[in-house]
Amino acid sequence: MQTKLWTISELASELGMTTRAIRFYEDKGLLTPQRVGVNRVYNYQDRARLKLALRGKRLGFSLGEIREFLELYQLDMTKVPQMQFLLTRVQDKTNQLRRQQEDLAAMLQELEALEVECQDILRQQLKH
Amino acid sequence: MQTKLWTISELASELGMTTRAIRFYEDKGLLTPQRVGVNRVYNYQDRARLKLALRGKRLGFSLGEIREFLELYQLDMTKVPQMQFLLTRVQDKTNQLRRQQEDLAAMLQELEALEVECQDILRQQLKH
DNA sequence: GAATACATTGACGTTAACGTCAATAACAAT
DNA sequence: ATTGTTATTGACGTTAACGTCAATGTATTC
Repeated sequence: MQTKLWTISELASELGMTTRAIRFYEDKGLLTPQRVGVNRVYNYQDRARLKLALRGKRLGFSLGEIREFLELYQLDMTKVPQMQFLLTRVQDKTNQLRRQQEDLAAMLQELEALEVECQDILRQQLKH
Repeated sequence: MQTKLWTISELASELGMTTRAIRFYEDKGLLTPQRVGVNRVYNYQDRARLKLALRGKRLGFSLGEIREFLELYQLDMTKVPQMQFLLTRVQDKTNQLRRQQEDLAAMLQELEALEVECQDILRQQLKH
């Protein structure tokens, strides 16, 4: 079975980033695409990893954190000690994310209150 | 009535940051504390703004974005055109935050699935 | 009044995350 | 054969967000 492949500029334009950034991410260990000759070639999994990386960026994580995150998904799931380690790391991450969720919720609540306030004032003014 | 005041190093240690960072934020327009002689003095509102700024940082916003955010809270609520502008800006921000919330939820879901997977495997292994 | 503690401004250094060339190679189309 | 497109590596530049001195000032304590 032939799986779909992408060139670097295809991926870049699809995901709204530059080729430079993709190569940089590879430099930082987030990606390891195959090569055809000297050219990079990305498969479906590479693309998925890139998407995950971008999501991490949108959430404010550094490339180092994103790398750690991605590594969680490619450990050997058979060796017990590695599993123990992975489990605590995953739990750490989820805790961090839950704290972030609280921050987000608080910020949203305040903004929504401000929005209502704005609308009230505008309605008052427009009555005259 | 006397309101409580803080020195820069008090604020820094309370909020877990350096004095350098606080001065830097002032440089970027996030804060404008009063002075007693040459020394900076922070009131309750300054402190609240700093806390908001730190929350913004935890959510991955740049100091520029945080500044814009803080400015939403100190506009003149009486002038209609300013209100119109503020309202759309607030709505933009809340939309952005809602998208971020989706990203966060997705990430959390995947991690929680991974967590369950880990626990299953560990339980299997420990049965023997 | 000398030392200690905490403040100031100013300048330079640093790290992350790319942007921006430049030189070179492979390949396709004219 | 040359022009154009897309790729490569390498080097240097840039911005944000501080860190790290250094030189100086003021207030308190011994």
